Amino acid sequence: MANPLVQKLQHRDTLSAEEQAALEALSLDTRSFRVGETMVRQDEVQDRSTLLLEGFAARVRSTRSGKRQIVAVHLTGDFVDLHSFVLKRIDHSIEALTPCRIASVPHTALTAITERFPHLTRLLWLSTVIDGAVHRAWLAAMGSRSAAGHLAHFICEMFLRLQAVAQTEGQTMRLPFTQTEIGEILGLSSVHVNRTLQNLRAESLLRWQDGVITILDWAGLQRAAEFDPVYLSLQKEPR
Amino acid sequence: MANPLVQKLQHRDTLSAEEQAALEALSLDTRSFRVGETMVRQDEVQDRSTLLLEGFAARVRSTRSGKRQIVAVHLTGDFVDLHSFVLKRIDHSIEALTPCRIASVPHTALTAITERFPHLTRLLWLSTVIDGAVHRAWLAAMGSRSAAGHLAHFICEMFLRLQAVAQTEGQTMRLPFTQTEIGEILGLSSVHVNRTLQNLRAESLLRWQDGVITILDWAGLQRAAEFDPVYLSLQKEPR
DNA sequence: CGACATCTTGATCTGGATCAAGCCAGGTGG
DNA sequence: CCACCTGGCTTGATCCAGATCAAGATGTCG
Repeated sequence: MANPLVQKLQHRDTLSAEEQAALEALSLDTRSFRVGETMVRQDEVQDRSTLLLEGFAARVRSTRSGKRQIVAVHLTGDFVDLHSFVLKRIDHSIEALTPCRIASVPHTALTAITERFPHLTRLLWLSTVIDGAVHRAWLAAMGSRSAAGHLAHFICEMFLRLQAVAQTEGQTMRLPFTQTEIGEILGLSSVHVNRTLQNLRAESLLRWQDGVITILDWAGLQRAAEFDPVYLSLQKEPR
Repeated sequence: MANPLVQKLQHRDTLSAEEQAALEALSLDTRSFRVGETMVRQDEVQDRSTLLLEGFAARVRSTRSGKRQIVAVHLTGDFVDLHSFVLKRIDHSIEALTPCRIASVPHTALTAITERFPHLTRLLWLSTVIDGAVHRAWLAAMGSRSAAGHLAHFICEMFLRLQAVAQTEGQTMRLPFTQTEIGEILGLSSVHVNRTLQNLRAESLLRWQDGVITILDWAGLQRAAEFDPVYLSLQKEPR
């Protein structure tokens, strides 16, 4: 099976054979996590980064007062904490939302890439920058949209991101999150997530059963979300 | 006068003489903008990035429905849209909140740096990654704090960031934003910003007059904000 | 079978939005 | 020099989206 990171980067620019080989060589040391397990702990200094090969993971910021905010959701092919390569100390923890398989990549290997493959370095840099673009889209959605718009926006985003790694089938995707988790993503209570979801269902925009979402009306959902996919950078450009 | 970008990066790691020279060479083509002017326009393909030499700038995402959300605030020394170097197409516009002086850096010059200075490349990468960390702190503040906590958090952040480029005096800083702009940053109405501000004043946490803020009780403000500065990475580490 | 998590529904409360006015300072033009 | 206008700040009144509290319903797993 093709390395999902290679697959993902190929959406954004063309990789040479040597660059692909260099990436493949990163994914040797694999590990697994169960649901709810913490993969990386907040505020600790890191010397490795986590490449998600399978499953869903979340980046969670928790305050002393116990409030949890999910600041990012990651899926197959995402280099979840590539930013820790330059950041060293990380401002959130990473938790498995579903069973996860990862490759653990030592920062020394990444440093070696930056010394030998400038173009590949720019593409890895790009991944962290796209994470930032997603953060901004979330900020805009959280700051200026209604609960329904915000939820719709999240669903649109997840659909396109899953599609890019071939994890959708037609208009259907598996999104096995609890409504409490959705609440932690959107900054809403789980009760309100439930009711908002029912509204979207009532407007025949989507079906959501047992963690499987079917989008019934993409145009309508996109309109409700004011969703504009440019920020996901799903286009090839020379970088 | 020292290049403010050099000054800023020196907070995070040590720069060699050649690296400093390479950065100085970037800041040749300078321009000025007046209050309210758009420096970079949403969705256009970029071939230059903007280094802010003086003034305050905001990254603004606007939806078709006219709602504005400020997703980042930048100050002296910030490489405002360095991310456009790898992203090419940018998901927000950049506007001058005060009169601004900038250096406009062609992406070709940055590509040259990535080919010749791997360590400096990692430090530039770091700047974009810190932007992401700030986005996450904002997400957490917006999603899980009250208006007062969120506002206090923003003030704490701005204070430390301004301090890092020597733009504070004792407990005082110039933050010449209107309450409407603060509202666009926090996702609140300007009316509510006004009232929230009065609460912070009433609790003797700060003074705010004519765009000059004096922090009267840093510990109290930090507590109200649940502010933890790690995410700003104001420490030297080998990167 | 019981225990626990998740989803659902109802009732009530509240933080912040919205609408509307008045106030003040600075800038402009006659 | 004054009249006016504009943009920002402030205050009051009312409204509503979403929080919180509470309790069932459903499902799953040991």
